Amino acid sequence: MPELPEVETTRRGIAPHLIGQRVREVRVHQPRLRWPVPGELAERLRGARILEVERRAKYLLIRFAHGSLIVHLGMSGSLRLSAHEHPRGAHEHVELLLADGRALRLNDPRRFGAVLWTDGDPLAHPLLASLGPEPLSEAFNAEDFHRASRGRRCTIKGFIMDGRQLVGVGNIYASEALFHAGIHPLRAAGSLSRPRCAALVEAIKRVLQAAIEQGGTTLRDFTDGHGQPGYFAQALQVYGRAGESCPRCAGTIRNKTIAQRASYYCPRCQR
DNA sequence: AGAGGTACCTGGCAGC
DNA sequence: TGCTGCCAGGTACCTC
Repeated sequence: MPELPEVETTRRGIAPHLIGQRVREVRVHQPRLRWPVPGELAERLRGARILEVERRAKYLLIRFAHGSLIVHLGMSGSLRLSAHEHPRGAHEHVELLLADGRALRLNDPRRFGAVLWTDGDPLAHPLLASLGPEPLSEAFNAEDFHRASRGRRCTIKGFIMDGRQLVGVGNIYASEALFHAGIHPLRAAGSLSRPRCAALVEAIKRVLQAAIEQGGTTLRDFTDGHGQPGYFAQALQVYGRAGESCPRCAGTIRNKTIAQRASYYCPRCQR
């Protein structure tokens, strides 16, 4: 489900309500997520104060003085703040009960998400340590992107979804960014000229930024930290629109599976 | 090193 | 109504 805009939307929604709060209790109802939820979380967090809620790639980092929670939403996860006494849903596997009477709950039907603990710097955690630059930072730029793609024969769609190159671009925004840049998803990454790399870098930044401003994309079940859907779905140009006419030319949008993932593009204006 | 496939899980939906 | 098969926003890990 969530790509960078959805995770950032979640972060912005919950951070103001979490920062400075103390954790009263942790309840783990289903520890079997992507990796087991650490059994000692409850003891570690009881009474601890949340200092900051940050995001790196699609991971949320909830910082405490003595360590950090690392949360990933996987394909179907969402975090939501609600009252303690609000009934817990069937897929709300982990909850942090806060001192102010609210609960932060992780809902994740498919359980591809993760809740991990690290005593040290979460950015140095093995899952995060070798990730590429944040797409909305200056560390993600045309010059470096062009250099990194030289000699690469994988598809450009696979390349921009590879977290070692840049983070945060998932299946929806990959199709959208390639459409905006006029680049065919099957093109070899190493075959893009420097100006086209620059156009793609700009398209990725624009699409992600616009999606954040709309609160993310809700296709089926994404909601922000307060249970509200995102509104970027209506701004999608190609994703999920196979058979419709291209917004830019007279072509028809196609759906083709690339690397086991549905890909949408206009074969006429994406080259 | 890089490319490609598999696996993890549940729910919703189309088609019969 | 109920069954089957397919699809889904991610990514670590395996083999070649």
